[in-house]
Amino acid sequence: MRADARQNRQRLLDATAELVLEAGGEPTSDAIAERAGLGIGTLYRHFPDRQSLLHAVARHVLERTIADGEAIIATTTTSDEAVRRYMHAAIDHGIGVVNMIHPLLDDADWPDLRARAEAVLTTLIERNRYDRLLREDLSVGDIVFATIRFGRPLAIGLSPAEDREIARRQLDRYLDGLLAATPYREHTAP
Amino acid sequence: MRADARQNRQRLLDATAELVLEAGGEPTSDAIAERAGLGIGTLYRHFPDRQSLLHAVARHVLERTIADGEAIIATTTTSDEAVRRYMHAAIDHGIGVVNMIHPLLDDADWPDLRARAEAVLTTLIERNRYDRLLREDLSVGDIVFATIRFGRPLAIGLSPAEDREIARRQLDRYLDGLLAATPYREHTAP
DNA sequence: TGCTAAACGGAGCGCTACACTCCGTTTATG
DNA sequence: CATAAACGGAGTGTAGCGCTCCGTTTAGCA
Repeated sequence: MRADARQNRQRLLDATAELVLEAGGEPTSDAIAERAGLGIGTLYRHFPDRQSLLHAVARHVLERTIADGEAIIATTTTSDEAVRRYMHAAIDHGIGVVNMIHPLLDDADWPDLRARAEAVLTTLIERNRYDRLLREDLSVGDIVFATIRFGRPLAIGLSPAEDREIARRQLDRYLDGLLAATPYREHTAP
Repeated sequence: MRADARQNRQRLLDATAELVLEAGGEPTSDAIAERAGLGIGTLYRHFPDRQSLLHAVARHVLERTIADGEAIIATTTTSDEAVRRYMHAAIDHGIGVVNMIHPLLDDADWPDLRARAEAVLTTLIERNRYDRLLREDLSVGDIVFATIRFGRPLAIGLSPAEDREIARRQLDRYLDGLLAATPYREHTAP
C-alpha cells in the first residue's frame, strides 16, 4: 500500500469522526471527502460504501476506548478513580460517534469487542463492591447510559473542543454525585 | 373553529413531540400525520408548512416550562429544591424537542420567551448566592447546558417513557454532585 | 530520470424520499 | 336536512445524495 494512500485513509476516518461530532448525525459522502481535502472517488476506493466507512470509524473509537479501559483497570486501584478515568477516556476518544452511527443498542456487530467491553464494565462494578467508594446501587447500565449521555455532542453549534469541555465538566459533577459520601436524599415526586 | 378541528390540531402537536423524542430528529410530514391518525392534507390545513408545525411544538414546550419555572420560584424557598424542580419540570414537558428542532442556540426567535426564561434562570442563580446550598460557581450556563444534556433523548431505541426514566435518575445524580456539601475534589489531568 | 502501476479528482447519473397540492368524500352543526 | 367546514391520500415535482467512471496525476523503483 502506497504511503499517501494510507495517509488518506486515516484522513477520511478523522474527517468522519469530526463531522459526526460537529453535526450530530451521519455526514454525507461529499461532506466527508471535502473535510478530508480529498475527492469522492478516493473515499470509495478505500471503502466500498458510506456505511463501511462509518462502521470503521465507530469500531476504531470503540477499540481505543476499550483498550484504555483495560489499561486503567490494570493500573488504577480505587473504583471511583477507575470509573472516572474510564469515562473521561471514552469522551476523549469521541465515544459519541458510536452512538450517532449505531443509535440502537443492539450491538450484534462486534461480538469480539462486546465481550471485552463487558469485562471492563463488570470489573469496574465489582471493584466497587469491595471499596464502596461509589454508591452501591451503581450498575453496568448506569455507566453505559451515562457514557452515552455525556459522550453525545450537544449539537448546538459548538466546536467539538468546546463541546468536550462542557461534557467533561458536567461528567465530573455527575461523578461527584455518584460518590458514596454524597449527602444524597431520596427525592419524592415534585 | 369546529370542535373536531381543534382536537386534530392538538393531536398533530402531540404526535410531533412524541416522534421528535423517539427518533431524536425532525420527523417527516407523513410520519406525523400517521402517528396522529390523520391524513397529510389535514396537517397542511392546520399549518402552512412543516417548519411552522415544528416551531409551534417547540414554543409550546418552552412556554409550559417557563411558566412552571415562574411558579416554582414563587413557591419554593431553597435554591437546591428550586433548581431541581425546574429541571425536572423541563424534562417532563419534553424540553428535548426544543433542542432537536432548534439545535443552534441563537434563539433570535421568541424574544418574549427569552426574557422570561432569563429572569427565571438568573433568579435561581441569585437565590443560591444567599443560601449557598449548591456549589457557588454554579452559573446560568450550567443550568442551560445541563437541561439540554438531560432533556435530549438518548436515541437508542428506547420509548420516551423509558428514556425519561433514565434521564430523571441521571439528573438526580448530577444535582447531588452540585450540592455544596459534596466531597468534591479538583480533578487534575488523567 | 524515466517508466508504470497505483492512486486520485470530480462531473454526472440514477434514484429515493420527502414536502406539498388538489379534489372528491365525509362530517359537524344550526 | 342543508351546507359550510373539515378530512383523506394518491399523486407530482424536486432536491439532494450515493456511487460510478474515466481522464489525470503521482509515488516509488531501477
